[in-house]
Amino acid sequence: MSASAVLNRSRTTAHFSAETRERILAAAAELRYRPNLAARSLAKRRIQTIGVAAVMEGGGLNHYFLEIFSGIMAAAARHDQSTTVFALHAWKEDPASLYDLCDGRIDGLVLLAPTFGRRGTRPPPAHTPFVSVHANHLSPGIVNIESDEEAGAFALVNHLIALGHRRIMHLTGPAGLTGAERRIHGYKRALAEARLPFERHWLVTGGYTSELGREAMRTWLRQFQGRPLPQAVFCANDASALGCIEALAEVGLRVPGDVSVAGFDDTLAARSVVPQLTSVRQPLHEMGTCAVDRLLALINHPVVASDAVLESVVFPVTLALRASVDAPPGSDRLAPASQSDDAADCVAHT
Amino acid sequence: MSASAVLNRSRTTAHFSAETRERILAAAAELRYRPNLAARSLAKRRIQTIGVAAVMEGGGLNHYFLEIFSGIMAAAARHDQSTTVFALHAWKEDPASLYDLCDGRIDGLVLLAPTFGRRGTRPPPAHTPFVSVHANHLSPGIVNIESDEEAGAFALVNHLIALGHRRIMHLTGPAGLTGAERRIHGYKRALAEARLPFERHWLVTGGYTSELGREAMRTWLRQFQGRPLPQAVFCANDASALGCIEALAEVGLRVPGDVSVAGFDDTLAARSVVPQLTSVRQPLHEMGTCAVDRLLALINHPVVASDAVLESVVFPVTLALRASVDAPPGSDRLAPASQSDDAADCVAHT
DNA sequence: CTGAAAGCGCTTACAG
DNA sequence: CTGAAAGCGCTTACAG
Repeated sequence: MSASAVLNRSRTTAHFSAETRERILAAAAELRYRPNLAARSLAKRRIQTIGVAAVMEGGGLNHYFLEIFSGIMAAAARHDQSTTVFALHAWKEDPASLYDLCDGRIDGLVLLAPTFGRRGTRPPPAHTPFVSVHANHLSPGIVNIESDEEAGAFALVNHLIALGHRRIMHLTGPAGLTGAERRIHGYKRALAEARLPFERHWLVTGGYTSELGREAMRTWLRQFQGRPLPQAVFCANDASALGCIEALAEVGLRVPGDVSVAGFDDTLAARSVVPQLTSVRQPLHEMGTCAVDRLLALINHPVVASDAVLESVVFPVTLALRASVDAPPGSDRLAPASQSDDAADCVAHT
Repeated sequence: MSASAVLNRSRTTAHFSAETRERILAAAAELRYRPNLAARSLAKRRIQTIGVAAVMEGGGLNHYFLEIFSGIMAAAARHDQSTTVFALHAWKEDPASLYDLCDGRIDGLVLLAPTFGRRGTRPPPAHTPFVSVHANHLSPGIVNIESDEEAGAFALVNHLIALGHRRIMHLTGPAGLTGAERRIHGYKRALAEARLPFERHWLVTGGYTSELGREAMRTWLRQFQGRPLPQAVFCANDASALGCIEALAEVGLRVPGDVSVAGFDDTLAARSVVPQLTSVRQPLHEMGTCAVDRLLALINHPVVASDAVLESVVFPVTLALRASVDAPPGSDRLAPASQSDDAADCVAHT
C-alpha cells in the first residue's frame, strides 16, 4: 500500500485524511513495522551511510585517526548517517582505485591523510563524492580539509625561542610528506625571523610513530656524543615526542629539567604522558566534523566537479602549553612569556 | 540478462559455455560494470556488513575500544565484510533497544562492553545475531567474549607481593561493573593466598579514565596525609594508572622509585608513558577478531537461540612486565622474580 | 546450456 | 484524497 508514504511524513502527508493516517500508523505500530534499509536505498539511491577510508599501518590505529574519527562519527550521527570504515593496506597511485567503493554501499567517502600520486585524474563520481582530510596534495574534485601546520610549527618554535632556547632540534616527520615539510618550513622561518642560524645537525629525520622518534633520537645521541645537547626538541607529532622522551630518559636526561620537548597534534597521547606534552593543537575533531558536513552538502547537492578545481579548507591551529616545555636550565628568560603569544592563538590547556 | 550469474562465479558457472562466459565477461569489463550493493542485498538478504555498537563517553574514544576495533576491522576485512559503527549515547535497559538496527543495514552486531539490565529478554532476531565483548553480564542468545580478569588481577598482585610489596593499593574501576569486581576479587585472593591482611583503606574507588584515577589518588593522598604511602598501586586500567602517576607526581613521588604502579589492559597507553607501564595484558585484538568470527558463523548458520542458553568464551590474560614496577625501595626481595611466574603466563614486553 | 519471469521491499509519479 | 502500477538493480528458481 502506497499509503505507507504516511510513515515517511513526506510532503504528501497533508493530502491524507486523518483517519487513514491513524489507521496506517496503528497497523504499523502493531506489526512493529521497520522499513527495510536495503529496499529503501535501492529505490532512493541513498543508503544513509558515509564511508571513511584510512590506512592503518601495522594493523594498529593511532591517536590522530582516533580523534578525527570521533569527529566524523559525531557529525554523521547528528545527520542520521551510519559510518562504515574501510581499512586500506596502502594508498594507490590514483584516487580512482577507490571508485570501486562507489557501488551503492556508501553515499560519500572521506579519505584520511591520503597520499596519492601527483598526476591529476578524473574526479570521483558525482553520486558518490569524496572529501579528504590532510591529503598530501590536492586532487581534482576532492575538497581537502587541512590545517595551517606551517603556522603551528612557527608559533611553537617561536615560543621556544621566547623562553630562551637557542639549540632547538626538530625531529621531523617522514621525508617527503607535505605535513612534515610544512613543519620544517615553520621551524626554519621562526629561526630566520629571530635571526638565529639554521644548523643542519639540528634537523633530524624521524617519523610519525614513537618507534621512529625513539630511534632517531637514539641515533643522534650516539652520533653526536660529547657535542652540546639540544635545549629543546620540537617533534613532528605527539607519538614521536613520546619516543624522543624515552630515548632521552635512556641516557638519563629528564624532561623538561634537562631538555624541553614539544609535540604536534595535541592528541590524547599528549595528555597521557607525565609530564604532559606541550603541543600544537590541530582541531582534529572539528576537522572530522567539517569533512562530514562538506560531504553531505555534496551528496545532497551534487555538482559536476571540474578537473580544474582544487579546493581546500584550512583550519587554524593553536598552542597547547604544558609541562614538557620550560625555560632552558640556568638561563634567564630572554623575553616575557606573553611575547610568545603574538604569532598564533595561544591557549594553556590543562 | 540472467547470465550475469557468471559474474558471481556461482555454482552454475560450469553450466555455461566458455563462449557465452567470455562474452559476458568482456561486456562487463568494457562497461566497467559494478553490481549495485543495495540491489544485491535486497535480493540476497545479506548486506555484507557487520555493525559495532559502543558508547563513547565524553565524545571521545579510548584505547580499549581502539584495540578491539582494530581486531574487529581486521577480521571483517578478511571476510570481505564492511564494518559500520554505531556510537551510542548510553546502553538502555534492554538489548531489544538495539533491534531497530536489524532493518537490513547490517547482518550482525557486536556490542562493546554493554551494560544492560539483568532482566532476561528475548534473544536477537535470528537473521541479525548479536555477539558481545566484555558484557557486564550474559544475555540470552548473545554469546559473550571475555577474558579472565580475576586471574589477571591475581597474577599481577601476586607478582607485586613476590617483589616484596606489602602495602598494595588497588585503585578500582567503576563500582558495580563486573570487570571491576573481578579485579577486586583477584586482588583480595592474592592477598589471602599470601596470608596478607586485606585492609579497607587500600581499596580506593576510582574509574576507567585518567581523570577518575587522578582524582581518586589525589583525594587519598590528601585524606591519608602523614600515613604510610602504598608501596605499589594496582590500577583498574591503564588510563587510571596514568592518572594515578600524575597525582603521585604532583606530590613529588616518582614511579617506580617511590611507588610502583601497574595498569590493566595493556593498551597503547601503557607503552606511551615514561616509564612504561606494567600491565595485565588482555588480548583485545584477538577478542575483537573472535567476536567477528563467531558473529559470521551465526550469520551463515542461523540458530534459533533459546532464552535459556547463556554462552561465553573466555580468553586467558598475561602479565606485561615493564619499568613502572620495581621492588619496593630499600627492601630485599622476598622471593626470586621467577616465582611470580607460576600464577599465569608471564611475558616481559618491550 | 540459456534466457524470460518473478520477486526482494521499498518509492515515486500517476491515474482515478 | 487514495490506491494500483511501474521501477530501483540484483538473484533465484524454472521453463525452454
